[in-house]
Amino acid sequence: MRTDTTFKRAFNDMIDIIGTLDLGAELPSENALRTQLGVSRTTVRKVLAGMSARGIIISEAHKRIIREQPRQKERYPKKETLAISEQVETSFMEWMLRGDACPGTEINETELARKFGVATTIVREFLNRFQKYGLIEKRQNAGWVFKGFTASFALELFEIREMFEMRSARLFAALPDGSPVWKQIQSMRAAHLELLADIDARFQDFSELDSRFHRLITAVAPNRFIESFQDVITMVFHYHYQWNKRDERARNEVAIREHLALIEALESRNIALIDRACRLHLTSARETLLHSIA
Amino acid sequence: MRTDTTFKRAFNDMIDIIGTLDLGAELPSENALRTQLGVSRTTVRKVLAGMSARGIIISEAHKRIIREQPRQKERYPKKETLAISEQVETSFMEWMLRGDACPGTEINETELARKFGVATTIVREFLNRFQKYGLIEKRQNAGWVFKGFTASFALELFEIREMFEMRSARLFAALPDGSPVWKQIQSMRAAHLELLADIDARFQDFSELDSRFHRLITAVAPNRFIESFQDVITMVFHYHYQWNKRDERARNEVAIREHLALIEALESRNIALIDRACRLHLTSARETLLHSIA
DNA sequence: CCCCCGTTTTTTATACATAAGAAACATATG
DNA sequence: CATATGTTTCTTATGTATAAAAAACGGGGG
Repeated sequence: MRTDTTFKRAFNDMIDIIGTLDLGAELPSENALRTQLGVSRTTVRKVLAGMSARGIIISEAHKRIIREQPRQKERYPKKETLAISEQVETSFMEWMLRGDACPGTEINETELARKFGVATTIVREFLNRFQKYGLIEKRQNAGWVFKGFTASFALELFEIREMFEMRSARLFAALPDGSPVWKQIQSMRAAHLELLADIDARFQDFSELDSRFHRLITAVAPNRFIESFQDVITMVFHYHYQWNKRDERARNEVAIREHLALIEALESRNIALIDRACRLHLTSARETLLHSIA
Repeated sequence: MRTDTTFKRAFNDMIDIIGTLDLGAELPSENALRTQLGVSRTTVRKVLAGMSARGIIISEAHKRIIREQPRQKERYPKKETLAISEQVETSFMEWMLRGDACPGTEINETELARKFGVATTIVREFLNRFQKYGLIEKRQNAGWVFKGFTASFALELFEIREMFEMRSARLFAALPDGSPVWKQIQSMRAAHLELLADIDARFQDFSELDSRFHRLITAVAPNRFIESFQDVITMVFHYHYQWNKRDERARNEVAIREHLALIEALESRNIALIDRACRLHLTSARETLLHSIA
């Protein structure tokens, strides 16, 4: 009853690998492919069997030769490469952010399972994991309550975020000159400037850069609880702004400039400057989020 | 297949309720009992049926009379009143803290289920919830890795704890004189003094008082993420010290005195004093934990 | 002896089944 | 008609089943 999404994803990835090779070339060993694809050898063999069956490769004794380049239409559609649990996450977020749920709504496992067309087990597992985001709460022997994507959620989120980011930024600035992070922060600045130069076309790339930037700063003094909190932030921004595109370009441009200011402050090693730049950025991010919730 | 632990717990609680009433007295209505017992009316009726069957009460038309006081041995044993998921939690903690697991150990759902004598579903659900404590990590399509109850875990835990508690203590001190919390903190002080006076006999009561004290301070400015983190702390102390009783009395006495110092600092409203008392307490708690891990 | 591939065993992801418990509905009684 | 009990329906907690994926095992060739 398990779905074969791992296989399908690996199959698609294999198409890309073959694309980099010439006709008639020999494929790497199963073990090598296993590492490249990040799956077990069992799955590699299944993929290879599939490729053989389609005439893309020929399996000779102990080697596999590329016979023809796979067509793009052989790819499995994206949706079939997502585990059921991942699909449930998307469905749930959509349900939540589309506004089908207002604060206080009771969440019914059975009903969600029916609505999403999956087994209750999966919904249950998802809700248990999702609990850490602070948007739902469980009641003993009964269902869950949706607490709402509200202003107070945003405020509490940002209170913690501010504590964590200020802490990381200070530790960051205290690193010795020789540390490799100063190189990394410079390339980070370059990436920001590049994006800014082409902001009209590429403003949607910011979200990923944002996440990378904050993770770089946090990574200098790892703390599992802070990292876990970053997941919350990532989730919020990823999904929330996926359903709320208003002013996206302008919003991102402002954030990029704030990042640049923070980078400069970090390089100055001046605590007061850093605090100010950091707080400024977070305040503006918070206001933007609050604005979009209201 | 669901266990009837809810019923058994309610049954035991009902024995206590009947204990407060006289022979021949009439029991409260089903709805009233429902509220008192904190279960559904369905369960109340099942309990009443059980009491009838044992001759403890007599059900006449629309009323139930106490016929004889239930004997203590009618109680269900404690273990049967714990949901399977709760039992799994205990089993897992024991497995972990007894030292059967060293850092890096791979956790196998099937094996744990066999070892604990429960369904894999339950183990899976437990691990998913337990993830938030930062002690285990999931790997895609494979099992879990136990990261170890290590010194770095303790350090990371206390880094966050310090941020959160200092924040709450400062906000606490900023409350106006008229606020009811000042009354509450006074009775908190009284509770501490009482415990201290009888420390040799009651040192084990500290754990619960500790939790209540920290929650009182945190509660003045609620933040769901901080509250959720408190669960981590509670779990750590609850289970860890359950398996590590060394110096418990002395440890708790020191902590009580530190709490009293913090209470005094709070009442002084002097930020510098508060910071110092708070940090002192946390440092000592951290050292104690580190010491007991090594 | 180490890597490669074929085969077998074990584990995970997901579906489904069912008793216990909660909630909703219906009826009776003061 | 409001509140209490009797009855029915729906939901959750927990167990079992199974295909997919991972891991372990084993023989053969360089």
